[in-house]
Amino acid sequence: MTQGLQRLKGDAASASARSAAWPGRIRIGHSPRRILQAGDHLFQAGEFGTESFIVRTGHLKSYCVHRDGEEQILGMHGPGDVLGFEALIGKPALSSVIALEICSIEVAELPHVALRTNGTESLVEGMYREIQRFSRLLYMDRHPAERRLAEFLLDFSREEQMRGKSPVDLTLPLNRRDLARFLGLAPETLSRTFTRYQEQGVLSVNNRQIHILDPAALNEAAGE
Amino acid sequence: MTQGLQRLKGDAASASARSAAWPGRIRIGHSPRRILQAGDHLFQAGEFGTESFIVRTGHLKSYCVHRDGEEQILGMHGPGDVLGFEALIGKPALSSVIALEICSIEVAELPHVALRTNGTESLVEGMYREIQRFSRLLYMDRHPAERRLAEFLLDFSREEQMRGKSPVDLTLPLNRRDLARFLGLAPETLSRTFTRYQEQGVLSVNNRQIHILDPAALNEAAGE
DNA sequence: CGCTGTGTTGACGTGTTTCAATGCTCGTGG
DNA sequence: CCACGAGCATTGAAACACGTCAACACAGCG
Repeated sequence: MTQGLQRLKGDAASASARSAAWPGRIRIGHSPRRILQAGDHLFQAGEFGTESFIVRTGHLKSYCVHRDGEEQILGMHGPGDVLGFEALIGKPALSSVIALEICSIEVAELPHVALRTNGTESLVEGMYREIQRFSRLLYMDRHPAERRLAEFLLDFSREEQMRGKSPVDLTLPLNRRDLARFLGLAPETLSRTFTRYQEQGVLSVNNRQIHILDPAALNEAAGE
Repeated sequence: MTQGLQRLKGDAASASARSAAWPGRIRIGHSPRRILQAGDHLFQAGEFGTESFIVRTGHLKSYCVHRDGEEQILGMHGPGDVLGFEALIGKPALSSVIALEICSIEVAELPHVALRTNGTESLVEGMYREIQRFSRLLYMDRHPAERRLAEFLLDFSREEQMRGKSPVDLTLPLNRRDLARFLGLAPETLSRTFTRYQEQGVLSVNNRQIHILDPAALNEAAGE
């Protein structure tokens, strides 16, 4: 989601519909759904999944833990995002995905044959966007904290707007620690950056409630 | 975005016409090749390509320049690597790719139909690896310089070994400036890191000629 | 020979991390 | 209803790594 929007055209979703019996399944229309509570995993890194997913409501984060135990936040995902394309090519998941709040997830149990159908377009496009997203993350990572935060907030703002929400009145799905890890900062640095923006009248910050008071200044800080 | 889809359909149509005689696989041996001199571009970011490529000999680098003019090195590519998968989905290339030395490139003028064939696997797998690679880059970017260099050298060493070359006697395809940019460091910092390793007897450095004297120490520095 | 590009080395400033302490929020149980 | 504790967020001070600026070394090459 954040600078990610791996959004589908809906073809892939409808391509599924052959459902296995598993607990918690809910059928709306023809697509099976899964409800996740905050803290539930959609899948874990290394797992060989058989299904891909589309987020319907709620937010999730993807992350992976490295040999040294460090946890890396790779992305936030909201309504419309596609997750778990690795299942389509029989590869282990590259990251773990966990719900940050109550989520409704549409299951796209794509048969391997999906590779030969229209569903592919979405698959390859989804991967394309993922690469785009990482490239952007990499770019962000090489800028000072103020800019990183500015870019993140603007991205998030844009996405919220596209989802019909307010672009200036944000509720972050991540807590400080996770957001810091996502941006590649120490939590303290992130906190200081928030307060600096607040002192400058650019933001109004209250825990995860962020108001963008001066979008122009944010754009400026993000390098246009 | 809509343009992309339209284009995709167009490609599919024209492709299926000429692909009657083309059985899905990417054929090795019969495929057209392209020779690149050092400094030649294979393609540029933003271009809508119609072909994908496989490196046969030589090394290339992929990079992109951002709005602010900063150049970001995204990767090095050697024999066996697949490039330009964006062409398959009618998307603009995400990065520019330029030859670092004389290269022989196999052209895989993939019809859109290739998506339905075995040939796809290598390309989707290539994208999968690309995501994996970026994920790793991101991870590297958040570690101190010594560790970044250690990880890079070990990665490169492994790749050279897989290609049948010596794993301890390396010739870097990148100059200092590019390598620094690849690792997200200032050239000076990279240089200092090299000399520090040299003083410790871990490496023997002579411009782009690197000898790994103490692999264990490098592994240690890379966090195992 | 002097030029230009590239790599190295030193001194310095600064943004970020780290460590430690304090405040805040919220859920739990008395 | 309030008190308490646990986790989260903030703040401050000090150490550090890295980037920047500048000078210099060394190569290839006109």
